[in-house]
Amino acid sequence: MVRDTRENNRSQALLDAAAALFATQGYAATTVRDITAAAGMASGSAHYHFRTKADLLLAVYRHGVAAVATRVDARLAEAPAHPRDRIEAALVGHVEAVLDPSPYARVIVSVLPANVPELADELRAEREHYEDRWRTLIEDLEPPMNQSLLRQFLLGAANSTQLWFSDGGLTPQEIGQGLARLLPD
Amino acid sequence: MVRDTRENNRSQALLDAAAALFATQGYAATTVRDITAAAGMASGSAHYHFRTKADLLLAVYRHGVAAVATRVDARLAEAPAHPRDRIEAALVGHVEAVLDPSPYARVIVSVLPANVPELADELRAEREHYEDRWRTLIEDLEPPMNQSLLRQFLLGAANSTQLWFSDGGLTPQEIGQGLARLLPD
DNA sequence: GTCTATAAGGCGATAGAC
DNA sequence: GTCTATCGCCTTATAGAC
Repeated sequence: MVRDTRENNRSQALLDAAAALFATQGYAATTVRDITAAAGMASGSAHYHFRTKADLLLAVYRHGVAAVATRVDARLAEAPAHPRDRIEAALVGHVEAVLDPSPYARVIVSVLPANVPELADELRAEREHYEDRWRTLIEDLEPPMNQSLLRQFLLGAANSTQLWFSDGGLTPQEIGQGLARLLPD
Repeated sequence: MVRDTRENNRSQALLDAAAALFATQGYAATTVRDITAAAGMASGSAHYHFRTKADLLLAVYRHGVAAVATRVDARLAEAPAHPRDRIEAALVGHVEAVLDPSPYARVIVSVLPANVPELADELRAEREHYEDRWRTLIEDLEPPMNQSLLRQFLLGAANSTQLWFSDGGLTPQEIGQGLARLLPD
């Protein structure tokens, strides 16, 4: 856990502002000036906390992956032991995270690794580590189809919710449960 | 069909170069200078064919949606009448299109409408029009779940193939068929 | 730690020659 | 139609005052 010293406070304000802007505008369209202005700082001050704009994205992206992982693990902790129930719980957690008003998890959908060449490998590695738990969940299901195909389909569908979700319709929970109904028996 | 006059030839070269760059780098990270250099032109010359960079994206995006629609319709034309078979055919066509080496269709995955505010409404409208045929396909299936949820899941999963597909693994056809196996009976 | 000022260069778009 | 040259603005990142 990050201690809330005065210094971390300002780093945190930068991270929050960067996450919100990266999530809604993407990485390339967001400037360091946008971020510092949103955090109430002068543009030169960001570089004391983060050497480059890419460093800021990497930190935000890591927070985002961690936010999804934390939420999924919390759902899994209270899920029944049945493989199908566990995947449903994980799907609900994942969808909740990428639809959360807090912008960190949204960045992992709105910033595509391939579009940031200098960080692509590191961003993909962060994702991979999170996706490991999905490999296990799906192994336990013993589905009658290619397992990595099923994993990619579920994560792709779950991530896409962010592109069409609107308040007032289905809840994140209902969406996650609806996706789980596509699971093979 | 666009006639291949000398003038269209140069517009086409710009569109091809723009599509390739938007597909791999995204919109904001691609410069007009990148595009004209790839098309073998001087940077000032692009503006004779397209007034702004945004106009170029809109033209590329429309080609991309049309490319997906054409491929899906071709698959549907030779598909059996059964609703489930028709959705499988459409899924194969859609996955083939977004994995095609020709970059136009890939742009609709790598450029998110929300990340281009000045064109977001128009890009979404292009997508919507294409997605209408999916509404019909899924109505005919009479699935035991929310129909628009199923539509978004299938399209989200199909589009995501572009983010993890690698040559040498499964073919686009196998991926489309695998996705169809998740359809409810 | 944050500021102001600025270096050094890239951006989209335009003007006018050819 | 395409070129060269350039306008006016914005970019990331740095330097040095406070």
